[in-house]
Amino acid sequence: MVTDSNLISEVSGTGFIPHLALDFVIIGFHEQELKILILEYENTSLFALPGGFIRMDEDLEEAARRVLGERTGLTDLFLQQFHTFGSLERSDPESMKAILEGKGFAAGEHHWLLQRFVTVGYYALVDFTKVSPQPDLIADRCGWHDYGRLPQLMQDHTRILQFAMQHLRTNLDQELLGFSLLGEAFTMQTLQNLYETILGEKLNRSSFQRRMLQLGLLERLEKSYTGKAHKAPYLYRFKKLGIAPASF
Amino acid sequence: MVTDSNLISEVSGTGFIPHLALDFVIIGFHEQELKILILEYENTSLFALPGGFIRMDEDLEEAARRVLGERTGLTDLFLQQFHTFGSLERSDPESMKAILEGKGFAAGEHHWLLQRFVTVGYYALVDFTKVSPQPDLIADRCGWHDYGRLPQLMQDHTRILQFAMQHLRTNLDQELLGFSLLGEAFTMQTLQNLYETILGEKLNRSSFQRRMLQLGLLERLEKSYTGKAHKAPYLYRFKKLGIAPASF
DNA sequence: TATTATTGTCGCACTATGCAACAATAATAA
DNA sequence: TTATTATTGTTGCATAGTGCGACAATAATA
Repeated sequence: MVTDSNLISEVSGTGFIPHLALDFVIIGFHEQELKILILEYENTSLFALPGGFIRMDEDLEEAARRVLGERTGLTDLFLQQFHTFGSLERSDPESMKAILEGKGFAAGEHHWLLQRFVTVGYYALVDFTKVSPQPDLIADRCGWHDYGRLPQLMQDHTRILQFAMQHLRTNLDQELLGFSLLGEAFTMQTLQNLYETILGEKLNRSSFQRRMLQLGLLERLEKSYTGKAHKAPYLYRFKKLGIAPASF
Repeated sequence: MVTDSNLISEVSGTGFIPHLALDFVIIGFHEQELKILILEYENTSLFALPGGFIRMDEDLEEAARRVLGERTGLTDLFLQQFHTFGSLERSDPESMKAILEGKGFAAGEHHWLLQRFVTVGYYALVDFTKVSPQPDLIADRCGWHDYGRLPQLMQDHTRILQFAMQHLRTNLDQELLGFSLLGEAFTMQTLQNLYETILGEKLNRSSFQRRMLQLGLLERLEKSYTGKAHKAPYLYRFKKLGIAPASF
């Protein structure tokens, strides 16, 4: 949905709150690996977290959902604000200027993107298979990278990413319900793998299973016959908790 | 430290990041009550959380410490960023205009303070007895209010305050070391009262004492003879943990 | 010296969790 | 058909944390 007016305003800054940005750590899970959505600027070989700006007439949260939608093609995602970053060392006008000029935009000394920015950090948990990554107007590519093998990111984006992961780790149980990281149905082993990947440590199988089941958030479905020579695991999904569960 | 240039810039907005503010929930504890530092605007009878702005050449965190210092007279306080608020409904230009005009400032339609603001929320835990509250340039008073009997606050400041309290409740144990809420030395009962006040629930005395001592963060000092007809309690203080404690 | 109120501590029950063991079972091999 | 193999669901046991009640210690007063 890139219109001319979008293009003009994103590059000129018209209609956006100046000096204030959004940055996103968009997290997926695929083949036992955490994946992070990263932008690439071809001419400079720079990598960055997806980001965006807030329109003057737009709620912060609304802006976050809009930008997230623009990068992933998805709406209604689990989205969590975790920290706002405002160090002066954040800005890196040289790199930004190179990126802009590489894309053919005139980047005078006072181009609005070259100014100092404070940025509000969000992370999103998404279903890897449902996302269709879209670069923004000044990026050349937008794609998944393995969390364990990320390229060096521009500015303080690595720090932002680490903050996000730390926040996610400490809130993992509370945010279980927002887990869009897995498909509709999954086995206990897949869930445990996800936990272990996020936490960065091995968990005990029986304890993990017991704890997950005791939370009362999982619904057991049919068995999943994988064709392997052993007992077939059950599939689970997260219960849709409309209202508080009846106590009888 | 109010200089003319301060006054001019705070009222005109010169040198500050536009549309971006800081708001503070400054929390004290005195006579078994949580206290919140609140600003009052005389002519409008409006109440507000202390706030401030970020200079263009100043780190976000640095700005927060500067503003906090201006309101409390203290530096080196425990300061925690907890959320950034950016709803469009935040702004309330009518009230702000009335406040400015009441203080004799010309508040044209486009005065910078009347514009839309996103605000970064911080809370600080302070030693009630050490703070000397100072109003800012457009407030008439700055003083402590009981948490249980707060006046209605302008804009979304009540919501900001509730976010801060919720964050504090869920992170109480982790933030124990930053506790400047109590004086240098305190009894276990005082600490428990503080916990109960923040959490809003009664705790079991012996369990609480055991848990606090097991954390290994408290140092037992001499007894405190209160003059009452019963056993005298020990005083405690938080250990200064320079480096990780030796394991031998 | 007895009384009173509060404190520091301990024991017991209950819960949560790490760890190991065991039976169940889906596919394959004999 | 039967044995084998790998993985799963479940249970038992040891350990740690916590709610709750009880008890001795003790500072001031009667």
